[in-house]
Amino acid sequence: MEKIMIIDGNSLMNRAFFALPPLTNKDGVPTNAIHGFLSMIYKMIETYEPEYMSVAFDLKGPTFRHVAYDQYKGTRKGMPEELRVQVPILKEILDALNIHRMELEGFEADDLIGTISKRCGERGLKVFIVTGDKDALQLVDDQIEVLFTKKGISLIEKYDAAAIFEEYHLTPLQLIDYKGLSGDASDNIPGIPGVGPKTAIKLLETFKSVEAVIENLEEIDNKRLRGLVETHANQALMSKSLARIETGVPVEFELSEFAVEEPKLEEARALFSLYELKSLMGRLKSEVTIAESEMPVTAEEAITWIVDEKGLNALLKTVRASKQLAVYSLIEKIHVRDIRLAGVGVALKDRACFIPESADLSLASEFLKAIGPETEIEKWSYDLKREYLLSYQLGYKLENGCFDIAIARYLIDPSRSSEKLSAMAFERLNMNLAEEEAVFGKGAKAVSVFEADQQSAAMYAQNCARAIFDLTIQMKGEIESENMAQLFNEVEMPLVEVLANMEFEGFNVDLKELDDMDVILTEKLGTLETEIYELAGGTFNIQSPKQLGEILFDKLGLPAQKKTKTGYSTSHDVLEKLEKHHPIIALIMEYRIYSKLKSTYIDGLRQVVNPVTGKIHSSLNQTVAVTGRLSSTEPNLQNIPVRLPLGRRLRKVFIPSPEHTLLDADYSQIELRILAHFAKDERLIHAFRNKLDIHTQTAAQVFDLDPKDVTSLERSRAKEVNFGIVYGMSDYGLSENLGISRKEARLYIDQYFAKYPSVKKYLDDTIEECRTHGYVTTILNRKRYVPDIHSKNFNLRSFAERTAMNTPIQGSAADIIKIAMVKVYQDLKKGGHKSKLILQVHDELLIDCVPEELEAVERLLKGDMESAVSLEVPIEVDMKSGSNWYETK
DNA sequence: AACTAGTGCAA
DNA sequence: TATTGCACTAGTT
Repeated sequence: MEKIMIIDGNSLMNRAFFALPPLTNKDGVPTNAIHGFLSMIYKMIETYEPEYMSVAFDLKGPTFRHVAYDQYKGTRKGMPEELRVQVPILKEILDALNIHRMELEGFEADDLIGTISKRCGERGLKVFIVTGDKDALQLVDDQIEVLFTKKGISLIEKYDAAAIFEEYHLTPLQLIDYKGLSGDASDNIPGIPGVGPKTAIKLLETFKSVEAVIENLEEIDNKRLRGLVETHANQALMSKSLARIETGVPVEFELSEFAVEEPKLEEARALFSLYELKSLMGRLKSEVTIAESEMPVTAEEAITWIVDEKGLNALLKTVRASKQLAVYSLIEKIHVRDIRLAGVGVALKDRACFIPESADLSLASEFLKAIGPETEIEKWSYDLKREYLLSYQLGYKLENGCFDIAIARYLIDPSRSSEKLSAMAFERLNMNLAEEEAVFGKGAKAVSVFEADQQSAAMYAQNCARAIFDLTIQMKGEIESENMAQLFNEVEMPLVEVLANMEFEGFNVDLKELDDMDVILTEKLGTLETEIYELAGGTFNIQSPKQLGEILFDKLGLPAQKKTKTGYSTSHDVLEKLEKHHPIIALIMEYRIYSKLKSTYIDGLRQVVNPVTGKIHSSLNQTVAVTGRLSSTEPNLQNIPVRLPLGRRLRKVFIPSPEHTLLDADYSQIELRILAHFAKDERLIHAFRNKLDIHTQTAAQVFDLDPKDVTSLERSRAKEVNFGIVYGMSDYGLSENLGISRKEARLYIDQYFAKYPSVKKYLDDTIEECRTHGYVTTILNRKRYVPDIHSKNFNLRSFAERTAMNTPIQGSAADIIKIAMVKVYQDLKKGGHKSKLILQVHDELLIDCVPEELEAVERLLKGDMESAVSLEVPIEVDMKSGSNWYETK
C-alpha cells in the first residue's frame, strides 16, 4: 500500500523550538526549531518510507472559526520572535529539499490536513499525520494514523483507533464531542464549565454524543452536573462545532504533487551551510557515502545475557583490554544505605550485555567489584552519584568514574535540567531507547526493578549502557570544544564522589528537640485557632487562601489590596498593611509562622529521618540549578529557618554524630567580592582589601557620609542596595523591599552607580556580551543561554537582562565553593581525618568533626575555601564550631 | 493520583 | 516590577 505523510508544520516547529536549546548560526539567526523539525521528519521518513509527503502551515489571517466565535484562540499568545523568524527559513529549505508544502487562506493547517487525509484515505493510501496537537486524533480511521510527538522531539507515539480507545475510551469522532464538553483552554473553547476530562468521558460512555447528552438530560444522575449541562447546552454545541476539524475544504490537488523526490542538492547544501545545520548535512549525501558517525544507531533488540562465571570472565577480559566501559545499574533504592542490585547493563565500543544478579549467583556485583577498583579502566555512566552509592552498599572502591553524561549535558545547556537518557539518546544518536516509565510504570503503578518484567528490564539496562557509551564518545568532544574540560574534569566530576559521600554520611538529628518544638507549636496553633475563629465569628480553614480571603475581605469588609489569578491575595505583605485595621490580622500572621514551621519543618523533617542511621540524608542534586548551584531535596536542607528566633531554634535539631562537634564555615560577601573582581572597581576592591565593612562603605557612598556617621538604618538600606545590585535590581524592586518610594529608590541606585562607575560599566558590558553571544559565562566558563535577551517583549527582555547580570556572579560563587568542596574532601582523605563534609548551603560548608581533629580541620577548611581561586580581592571565611547548627551561627 | 496556585523558607 | 531553589496545603479534575 502506498503511503502519504502529512505534517503539521506549525505544530512541529513549535515543539522543536521549545524542546531544543537556543541554537543560532554565526549571524545570530536562531535555528533550533529548524534543526529539530528537520531531524524529526528525517527520522519519520526513515521509519515509514512514505511515497508522498506534504507539510501544512497556518496562514496569519482569521479563519472561519473566528467568524463563528470571535474569542476563538483568544487567549493564545503569538509565536515568540525567535521562532517566527525561523518559519520562512524552514519553508525555503523545504522547497530546496523538494518537499511539498501547503497553506490556505481562511483555514487552519488542521483543516487542510483533515481534508487531504480523508481524500487520500478514500483513494486507498495509508495516511500518517505528524503533529504535536492532539486535536488531529479525531481524524483517525482505518486508513489514517496519527504520529504524535510527545515531550520534546524524542518521543513519538502512534495512534490508531485502538490506541485512542485505550487512552480515552472513545472513538476518534467522539473526541470532538469530548472537546465540546470539556473545552480547551489553549484554544479558548469554553465547553461546559465544571466538566473536565473525567466527566466528559463518563458522559460520552453513556450517551455517545453531545447532542444525546442534551436530549437525555433527565438521565444524568448527578444533580449538579445535570444543571451545568442544561445551562450550558448551547455553549457545548458551539464548542463542538469549533472543535471539529473541517474535512471538506475546497481544494484541488493531484497526488503527484506530493511525491517524495530527490532534493535540489546545490540549493539545499547552500542553505544547510548558511544556517549551520551540520549534523543534517550528512543526509544530503547519497546513501552509500553516509559516514559511520552519522549512521542512525538502533537500540539492540537482543539481550546478551551473562549467565555464568565463564561468560563473566570472558567479559572481564574484554573490558580490561578496552579500558573504557559504560555501566547502567538496575537498582532499587530503599534508602541511601539499603540499595538492592538487580543487574547491570554494560557497553563497550562494539558490544553490550546484561549481567543479572540473583541470590545464588551474584554475577553483577562480582563484575562491579572486579572492575570498580581498577584505576586504568574509565567508567562512564548516567547519574554517577548513584553508582557511587551502590559501591558503598556493595563495599568496593569505585575508581576513575570519569564521565557522567547527565552532567556533561547539564554543562552544555543547564536550562535543560535532568534531561532523560532516552531523550538524549534520540536527539543525539537517533536511537529509540525505551522510556523508563514504559518499563517500570509510573506513579501509583510504578514497580521496582525486581517486580518488572525481567526481559524488558534487562533489555532496558543493556540499551541504556549502549546509549551511555555512544553519548560519551560524542559529548567528550563537545565538552572540549566548548572549553569546559577544566570545569568538567577538575570540578564537576570529582564533585560527584564528594556529594555521594555527603549523602551517605547524612546530618544527625536530635529527635527530642524535634518533639519539644512540636509540642510548643501544636499548643500555640490550637490557641491561635480558637482566637481566630472567635474574631472571625465562625470556623474556616485558615490555611486556605481562598477561605481566608472571603473571611477578611467579604465578611469582615477589610480593604482588599492585591488580587491573584484566583481571588484575593492574602500574602504576608498584604496582611502587613491590614494589621492596623483588625486584630485578627496579627493572629493570622502569627498562625502562619507556626503552621509553616510545623508542617514543613517539624512534620516534614521527621518523615525523612532514616530509621537505620537516625540521620537525615538529603539528596544534593548537581544538574538542576541553571546557575550552577547545587540543589537539595528530600528534604531541602538549604532553606532551614534562621531569620526569626523561633525558626532559628529549629537549628538545635541539627547535631553532629555522637561525640563529634559541628564545624560551620561560610564565605563572607562572596558575591560582592566576585562583583568587585569582575568589575575591577577601585572603591570596592579597596574596601575588601582593607577589610572594611562593605555595607557601611556602601552607605557612606550612597548617602554621602563619613563611614563613622552611618546609622544602622542607613547601613541596612545600603545592604539591600548591595543585594539589589547582585540581582539586577529595578527601582520598583528596591522600593518594595525597603518600603520607600520608587523615586527615592531610583535616587539610591543612581547614586550607587555614580560612586561605583566600574560596576555600572561591568553590568552594561555583561548585557552587551549576552546580546552578542546569546549566553553569559562564569569564572570557570560555565555557560547559560539567555535567548530572551533579544525579545521584543519588555518584561521578557528585562528578565533576561537581570539573568545576564546575576548569573556570572551567582554562578561563579557556585564554581568557587565547588572547587573548595573537592579540595576539602580530598585533603580530609589525604590527612587521614575521620571528620566528614556533610552539607553545603550555597556559601556555607558543614563538617561533622572529630574533636581531636578540630584544629587541623579548621585550618584545612578555611585554607581550602579561601584559596579555591585567586581574585582581585581576598576571599574571607567565617568559621564557628558548636554542638548544634544553632550554636554555629 | 496528578496537577496548579498560593504561600513562604533559604542563600 | 530583585536571583536561584524546594515543599507545604488547598483545590481541581
